[in-house]
Amino acid sequence: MRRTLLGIYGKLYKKFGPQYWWPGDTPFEVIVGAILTQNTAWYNVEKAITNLQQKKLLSPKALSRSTDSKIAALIRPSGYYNIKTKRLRNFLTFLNSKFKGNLSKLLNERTDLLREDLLRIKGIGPETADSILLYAANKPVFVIDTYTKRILSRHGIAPKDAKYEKLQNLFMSNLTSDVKLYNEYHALIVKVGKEFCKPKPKCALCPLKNIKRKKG
DNA sequence: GACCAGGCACATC
DNA sequence: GATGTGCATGGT
Repeated sequence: MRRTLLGIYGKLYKKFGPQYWWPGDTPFEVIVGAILTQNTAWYNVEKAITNLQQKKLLSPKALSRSTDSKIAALIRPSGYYNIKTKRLRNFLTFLNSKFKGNLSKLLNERTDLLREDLLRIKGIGPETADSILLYAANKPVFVIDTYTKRILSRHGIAPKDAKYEKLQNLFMSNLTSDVKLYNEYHALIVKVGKEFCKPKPKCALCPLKNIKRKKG
């Protein structure tokens, strides 16, 4: 399995090169982006982030002081704007109550404790939590998303109904615990997913077209 | 116009 | 534990 997973990574990296993720300037921007991109195309998230930036709301303090209706209006392009406003608020409320708004303190928590904290926030599930862990806190945690599940099942590496934690464990138990590797690997999966592994696959030119499960 | 996008919570069985 | 549904904009 280790060989298979490294093989996939090698093919993707050779084809696409480094992705320079996360596409956000600060840890807080990464967190906001992680929440806004839930089931949403990134180009729509970018519009929302730009709106927040222009209003100088991309800091925990500034966003905490803003109102729900104002935030909702600004993040509107990213879709689900009412529920995402609540989710941002839930995160800020947690940050302010447990860490007095000090984001570094939160992100410097021990990895397992930080993950538990994030998962307790309503609106932050496993993928969002792990994206924050990896891309905002630089913790060696592998992120699983729709594309990861789809690619693994289509190549016979995992069943299509495999659980999140199961797939995450597949990567983390077979690859060395390395922030840089996990960062690049997930970004490359999203890249190949967007281009080739949509619900209607375009396998002809996909760099993974010859990848099959191998024993060992 | 249909389909899709870097999920999640909640209801129901 | 599995399955279904609401949430919503904007690009292809």
